[in-house]
Amino acid sequence: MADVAHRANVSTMTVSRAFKRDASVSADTRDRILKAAEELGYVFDSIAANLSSRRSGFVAATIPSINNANFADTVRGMTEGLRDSGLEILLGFTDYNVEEEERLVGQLLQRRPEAIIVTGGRHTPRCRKMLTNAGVPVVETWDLPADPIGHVVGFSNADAGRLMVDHFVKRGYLRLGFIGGDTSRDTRGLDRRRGFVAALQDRGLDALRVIASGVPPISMREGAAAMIEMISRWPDTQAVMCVSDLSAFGALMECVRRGIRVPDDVAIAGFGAYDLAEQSVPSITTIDVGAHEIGIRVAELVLDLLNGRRAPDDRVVLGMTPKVIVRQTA
Amino acid sequence: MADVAHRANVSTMTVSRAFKRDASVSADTRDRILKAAEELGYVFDSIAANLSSRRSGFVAATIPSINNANFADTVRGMTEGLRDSGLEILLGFTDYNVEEEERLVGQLLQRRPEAIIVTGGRHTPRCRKMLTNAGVPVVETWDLPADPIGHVVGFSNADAGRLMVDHFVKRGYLRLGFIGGDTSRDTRGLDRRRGFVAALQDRGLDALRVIASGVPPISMREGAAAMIEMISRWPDTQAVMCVSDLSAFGALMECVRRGIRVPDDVAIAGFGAYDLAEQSVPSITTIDVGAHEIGIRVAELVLDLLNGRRAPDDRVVLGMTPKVIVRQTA
DNA sequence: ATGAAAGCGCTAACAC
DNA sequence: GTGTTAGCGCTTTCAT
Repeated sequence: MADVAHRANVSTMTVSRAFKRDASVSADTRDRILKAAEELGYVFDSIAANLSSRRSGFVAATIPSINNANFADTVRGMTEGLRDSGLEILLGFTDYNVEEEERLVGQLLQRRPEAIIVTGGRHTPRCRKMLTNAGVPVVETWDLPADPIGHVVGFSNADAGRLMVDHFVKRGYLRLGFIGGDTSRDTRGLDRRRGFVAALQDRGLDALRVIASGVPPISMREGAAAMIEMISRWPDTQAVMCVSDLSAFGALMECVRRGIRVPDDVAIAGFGAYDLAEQSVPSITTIDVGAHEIGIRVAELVLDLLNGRRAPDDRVVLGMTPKVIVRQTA
Repeated sequence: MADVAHRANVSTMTVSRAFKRDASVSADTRDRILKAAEELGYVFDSIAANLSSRRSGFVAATIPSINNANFADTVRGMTEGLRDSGLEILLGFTDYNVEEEERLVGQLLQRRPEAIIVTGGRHTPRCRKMLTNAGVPVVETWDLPADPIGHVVGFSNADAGRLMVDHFVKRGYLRLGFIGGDTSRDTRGLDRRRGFVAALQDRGLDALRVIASGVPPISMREGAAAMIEMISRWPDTQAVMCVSDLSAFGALMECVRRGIRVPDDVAIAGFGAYDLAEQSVPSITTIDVGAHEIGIRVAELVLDLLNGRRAPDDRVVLGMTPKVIVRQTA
């Protein structure tokens, strides 16, 4: 920067200003500086700028997996919402694992993000503490935690499970099953199952048809295997909710392979409103949680908080409403 | 850090060492320091460490889109490969747009990555220049550029297109079509089309059945629409390659909806070896390019380069071989 | 194994 | 609109 300043006959401070958007530098001087920088092959050093200004210029976000269209949609929403703010997103993947999340959050906070966004409302005690003391806005998403750390933009996964029971019952299905993963890693998937089972019990329906198999996130293949197990253990099952559209698609394809008619012999529903569920033949009944909109709302919230348009101490809990999208499989 | 040092009765330098892995600090002193840090709620500041040590601790990577299972697999491979190196991945999305890539690369380089990985081998002149002058290892992936900037871990997209023509012809299909996007944004998809068309011409086959519709990456829905166009314009088409498994699935589902038998009436193939192609009924013939392995190899290469196990000036061009996975649709 | 001194390359704060 | 001064919070380097 000193070299550029010298070549343009100004001080480093003026060079610094010339590289900012709205700084007060005359057009003439700025042009001279940018030309000098170009000639010297100068590349601005954000790290030094960050240290000096005590602003890192990024927002940290953790998502369970990069390979999931739902979280990808949320990240896309955040990216769009933050586009013109000068903030970048520093992304980390927890692999559906709260211990990994703890490690990741520790790492991310060392990079001094201006806000931190986490997927889910359950964390290790140490992780909670780190987030609480982070000194920057914290947003939990994809959940509606009972005791939020900071702000929330999410929905109730249990309600999503209940909602599908309502839909099934309305259609006259009474012997209902649920397919999901077999560990406690995917806490949101677990919440959907809990809501599903609770709704069954509330209505006095059997709540035994639950297949837990495979490490979350369960895939198409595991959905197919679970469907086989479901219909062999409980051949009278009328409708099955799967923890995601991917497993629902796997279950559906298994039925197609075996000549089991969907929904005539058994109805199937998924979760997440993936493109796949819409394009599949038959199309898959699912639940839309507004993944993309979550991202947009999170970005808005973060910007409002950072720009002081919203006071840091007014806790925002933005609850979205999951909606059943009725299609052919149920 | 000074506060921690004071509380632990050491100098800041010793605190600094205590926070590194392999630094020479006595176990006793280290414990005392970590305890003091914990009590004070001290969080190490990576930004300052980065500035001082002139090492940012991350590798920058650009991918066209976060919502794509293929690139997600590559990123997963890189993440796994870099896990124990202390390097993090700073991810940017180009939206299949070389202008956006140029902007993004400019941003990323200001954060002083220790290496930069870009998807694809075509860039704006300015972008090429930035990468060339970056002073850190550059790896181009998912392509086999004629004139690489630095290192390459990829494959020939044109060969992938040719490969599918070979397969179609071997199966006796001679009236062949291609479905892809309608702009030049997805240069890799375009290369696959070029390879496909060139292979047709080499064999003296008609090369007119090409549908270009929709902004890349084309979706399931656009694949379906393109399939309708294909069979209405050229009803005698025997086999169609789609630019990706997603559009192939859309095309396939459209055929199912219309009672067109696949592959008896028309054969379909995709690209990318998505899970979807395997689980779909009928299962989709596709091309596997080893997306996950690309990520692993890139990570290995970057680590070798940064650790000096490989000289910076020996240009690595690692060509992977796309393979046809024969399934039911073709 | 530990410490002292001197920066890393920028920007805040204030001056003019 | 531009310049001067004094750091930001670490690590490098060289001692001991």
